Amino acid sequence: MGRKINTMEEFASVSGISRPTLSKFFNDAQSVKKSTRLKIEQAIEKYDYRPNFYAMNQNRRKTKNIGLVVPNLTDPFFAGIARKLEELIVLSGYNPLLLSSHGGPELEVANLDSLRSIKPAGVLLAPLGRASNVKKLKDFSQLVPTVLFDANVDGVGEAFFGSDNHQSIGLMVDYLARTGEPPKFFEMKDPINPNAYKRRAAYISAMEKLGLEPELLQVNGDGWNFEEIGFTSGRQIFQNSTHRRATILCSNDRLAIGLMSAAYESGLKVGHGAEFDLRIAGHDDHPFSRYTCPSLTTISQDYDAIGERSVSEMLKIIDGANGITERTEKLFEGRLVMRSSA
Amino acid sequence: MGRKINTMEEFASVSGISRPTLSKFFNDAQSVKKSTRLKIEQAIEKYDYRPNFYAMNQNRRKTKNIGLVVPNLTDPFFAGIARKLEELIVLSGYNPLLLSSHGGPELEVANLDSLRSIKPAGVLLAPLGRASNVKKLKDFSQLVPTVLFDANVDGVGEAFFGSDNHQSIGLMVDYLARTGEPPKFFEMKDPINPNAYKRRAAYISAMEKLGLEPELLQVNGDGWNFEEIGFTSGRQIFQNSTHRRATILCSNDRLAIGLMSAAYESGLKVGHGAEFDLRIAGHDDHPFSRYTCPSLTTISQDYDAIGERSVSEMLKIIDGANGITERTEKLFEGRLVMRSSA
DNA sequence: CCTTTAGATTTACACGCGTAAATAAATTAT
DNA sequence: ATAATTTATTTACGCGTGTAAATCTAAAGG
Repeated sequence: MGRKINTMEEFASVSGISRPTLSKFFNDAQSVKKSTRLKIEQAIEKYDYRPNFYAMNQNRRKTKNIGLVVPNLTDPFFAGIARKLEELIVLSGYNPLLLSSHGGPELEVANLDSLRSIKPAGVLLAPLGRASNVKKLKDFSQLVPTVLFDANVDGVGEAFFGSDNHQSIGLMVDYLARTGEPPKFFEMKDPINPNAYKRRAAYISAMEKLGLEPELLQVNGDGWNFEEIGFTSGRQIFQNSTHRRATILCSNDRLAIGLMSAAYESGLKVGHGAEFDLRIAGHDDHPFSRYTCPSLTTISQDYDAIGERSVSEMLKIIDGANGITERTEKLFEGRLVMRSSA
Repeated sequence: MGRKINTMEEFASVSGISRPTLSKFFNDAQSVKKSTRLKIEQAIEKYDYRPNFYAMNQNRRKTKNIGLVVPNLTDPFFAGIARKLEELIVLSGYNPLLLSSHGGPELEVANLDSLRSIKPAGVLLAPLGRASNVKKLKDFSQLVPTVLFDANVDGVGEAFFGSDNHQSIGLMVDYLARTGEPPKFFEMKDPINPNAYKRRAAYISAMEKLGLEPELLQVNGDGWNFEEIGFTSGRQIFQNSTHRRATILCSNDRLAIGLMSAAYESGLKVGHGAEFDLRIAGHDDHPFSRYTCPSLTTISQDYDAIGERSVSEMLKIIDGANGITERTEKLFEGRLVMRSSA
């Protein structure tokens, strides 16, 4: 086995491959002939060599790092997406760098800042939305290729992929109206997420299309602790008996989870059918929505599609002989998940 | 404002500070005199300079990076801990690098591998536990300072900080036995998490201490989808009516969440008091356990203490003039959180 | 005031790899 | 087989910083 190989120079001499060729290989394994590739791979196996990460990236025109910024990793929804994206990035031969903004715009900016110093090939960003420091985001996206997902911010990044809230909320309203009381819409008065505004608008338009009167249940509260907000304001709402026998569509599953908890405490039975007091539905198909009591009827976002499209677009931009292209935007349709709560 | 400053050399000439001094400053701001520190900080502000990350780390004996590896970021419990630790690491002047093993031992090894190439000052590792490739972990921990948290693996790392399962489960068993039917213990037959074994043993010993007969409800299933396992095996259990009017202590909250969902579907009312069919308790104070229906009685681990201690021990090791010290282990006590389910 | 000393500067080299240009070797096409 | 083409090698320099040693400067102490 011999001594430990520490530099590419040493590795070149023991493997019998010249250093520049090795350098090419480590930048892109496909760029060398198959026979030499195999020889190199065997030598790597044998000597357990890997190039110095820092020296390697110092003079590269483009690193192989892709930043991945989500608004809040504590939210299992984003954790799931992040996982999916990480997987796709690794499969493409890049290495992901996961950062969470923990709900704070300062941290979002700080994350982009620390990413800048890492000179990433590109960044996949799910922005905080309304809370975001738009100017800083825009500045950043001019310096490094940026693709937005989940939430859109006008003029930031070269592409956006997200869910078609209009379609999905329309679908849900339609379903709820066909199967019982038409839904009221439960949301925060000043939501942080731009999707929330789209969903509100989609709800109103869907109701009007059906000739029904929209009714918004707007509650106070800020921050990202949606369950708590749903719970506390739900308790207040349910003291008022006018909302019994109602159908409530929540702007997202986390609000719905809090609301269901409040309904339970208020002695209201949630579910669809004659023997229940209340129907509650959500949006996002949160990992836990399957296990609420009762299980939550919701909308599943097509995050496989969003993830794949985001990453493939990113790679296209990185390889980019494209020059100045239009900012692409695409919305993917959601799927109705009928469970017990509505 | 002038042109953009790109190198430390340029920054040295415009700031009037010599390059070696700047280098010292960027390595440790406290290592230069206060007056020069202020001058440098003003210049940084003015010229928006920051050193090249890669060039900077290439020749440093120790980088300022600390790896942070958790078994599964999709689990909000670990997401929360990771967040806490990230915060502490940043506060200490280091930058965290968060990696998730997504429940897989291969990925755990891969994570450590990619950390190795980054030459971190240290690594905080919550190992998968039984599934872990112990040899690789041990090899790794010999190369880079490693502190374990959450789950212990014999002989790996220079310290371990976790929860005192014996104490916490004892506390819970005591509480449950005093207030109703003595608890049965619900768990996976072959759990992946080493804590699960400790909790099982703790349950048995706590029951025996009270002169009660331990009863284990061991269910099949593997992987990390605890809610699903709790749910499907819960359904089977509740078809059998012998478990009605029982008290069930779950090995962790996620199993409990699944189990409560199964109880709900089976028409069993969970809660403490005469009018309820079943009591269910968990362990961990999972972020969602507050919002289950009914809210879940559980044990809250002292993760503030665990986090702070893990990071401070890490820093001590990094600064380390310590030489060969004993492997430190410390368990922190859990707190009983009495809610509605038991 | 001089001495001591912590801290800054000057100088110079090292780090491990990227990359370019010229050349040589291997492969493929004719 | 020879020419054309692709791929690898040789050589050499550059990247932006860390760091060591010697020297100089300024603050602190008496």
